[in-house]
Amino acid sequence: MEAQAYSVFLRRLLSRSPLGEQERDAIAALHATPERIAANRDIVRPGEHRDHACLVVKGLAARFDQMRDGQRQLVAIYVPGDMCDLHSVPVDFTGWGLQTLAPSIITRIAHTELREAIAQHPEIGMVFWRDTVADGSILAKAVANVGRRRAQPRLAHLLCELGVRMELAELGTRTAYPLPATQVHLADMLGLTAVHLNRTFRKLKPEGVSMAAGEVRIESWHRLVETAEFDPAYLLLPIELAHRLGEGASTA
Amino acid sequence: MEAQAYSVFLRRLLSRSPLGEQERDAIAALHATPERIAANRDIVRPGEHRDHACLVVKGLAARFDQMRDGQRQLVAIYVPGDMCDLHSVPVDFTGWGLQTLAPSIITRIAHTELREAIAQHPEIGMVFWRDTVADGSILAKAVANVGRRRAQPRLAHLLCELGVRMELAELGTRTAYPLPATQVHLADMLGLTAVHLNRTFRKLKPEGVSMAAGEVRIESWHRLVETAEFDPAYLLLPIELAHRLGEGASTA
DNA sequence: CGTATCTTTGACGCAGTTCAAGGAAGGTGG
DNA sequence: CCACCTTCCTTGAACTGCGTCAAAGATACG
Repeated sequence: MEAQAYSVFLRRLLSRSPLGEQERDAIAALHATPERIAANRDIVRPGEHRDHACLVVKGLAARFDQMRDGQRQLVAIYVPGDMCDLHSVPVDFTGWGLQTLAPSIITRIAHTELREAIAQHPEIGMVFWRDTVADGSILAKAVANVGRRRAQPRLAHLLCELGVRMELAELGTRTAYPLPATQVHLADMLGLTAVHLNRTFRKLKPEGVSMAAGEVRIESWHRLVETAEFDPAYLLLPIELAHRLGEGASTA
Repeated sequence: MEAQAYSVFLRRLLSRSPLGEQERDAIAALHATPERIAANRDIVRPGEHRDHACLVVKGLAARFDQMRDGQRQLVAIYVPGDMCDLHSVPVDFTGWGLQTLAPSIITRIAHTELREAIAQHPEIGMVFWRDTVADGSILAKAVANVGRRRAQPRLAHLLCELGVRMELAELGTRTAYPLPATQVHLADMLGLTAVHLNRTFRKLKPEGVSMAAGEVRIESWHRLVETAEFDPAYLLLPIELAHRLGEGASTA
């Protein structure tokens, strides 16, 4: 695995699990095939049979479900360091699709190699399982967010989550981070129409929230956390980390 | 583990993974503490530290997320045979809560024992991981269902899913199965109000769908599948099984 | 047999959708 | 470097699905 891919992936894993020398080496030794992919391309089509997993190295990807009329719901978003279909290791046929949102670099790793690494180092199996659980926890929160929050807090919650995740990925701070997605993408994540998302954004502007040129800027983290009822517990980060994140951001 | 718990749990696992003699024996040897719990009791409170997992033997349970005003969103529903917080094995602090919907029998199994079983039989680890992936896939579908479907198809989709899962659990057929939940519970699952859920139910009645005395009855499976745009692929069942389920039910 | 819980119905209001069109921004080729 | 074109953003006006409030029936349970 080349340096950049290894670095972002390891950072993601370490945010939830300690890892020994041997395990790190085993992960570094995985063969990866990086690929440059344009925005809005399908990486995995629903129903496909998979023999490798995908790691987002750069850019942005999403897992989606498609209605018969072509309408898409983006059910999960993946930032650099996320292995966006680690799921496919234990279940090699998919019920979901994956697409890029922005021009991205995606790296493929064969299931055979991943399974081999798990067989050699059982702890890696546990780390991957834990990663899947974190993914599920974020999905569960998304159900609640879409099911029980109005547009404004719903968008606020998404922006809070992405802030924390981007900060963990060291791509920015939670109050100023890159988000190379369109408003249509955000609407498809939140179960809203693009028109209404746009209006919702405008209502958040007085609160000091803006998105321009693919960059989110949040003036008052506390205010946004408040309107979102955001509690990072569901990200399943170890307590020290969660605590650090729970505190006010640079600009409180 | 006593016979009933073993039988329902094994059925669930086998629906997605083959299991050898040894692995079955290891699962049978787990120590379980069954407990009778009334309806609408919290089994796990959000944020709790866990040292054992819960298996639904009888009744109905749900994973929920709670808003600050007390409103709940039920993000996942668990039928007999489901290990409703297998997640807690790799991540022993919770971001979620669990509650019963109906009077239930819940069995507790210590994490130490589960981890031991995995260490002895790596295949069990893979089976559990696979189970977690299936759970996540159902969550992903729930996001799409709540985010992108109107009340009527949304309810239809839930009823289809529960039909298939109840049939797998051998508690009924997909067109006639027990559902010991109130309309308020269903509304909390679907991100609707109880009032609107009730009206939606009435609109489905002409299509031959009814719920009375805790029993769902579906006259035309095909019609319901059609209005729900239901495709069972996301349940991640092996192809033979999925195929059998894909066909028309007893009453087509 | 009485009380608590659950279901059903009506009237009204609003958040979010739909349809439609104008404006900004960014990329490409001449 | 400008003209053009595509994609994305923004705004307005009218419509509607679902929420809210309120109250009356039904059902189950002790």
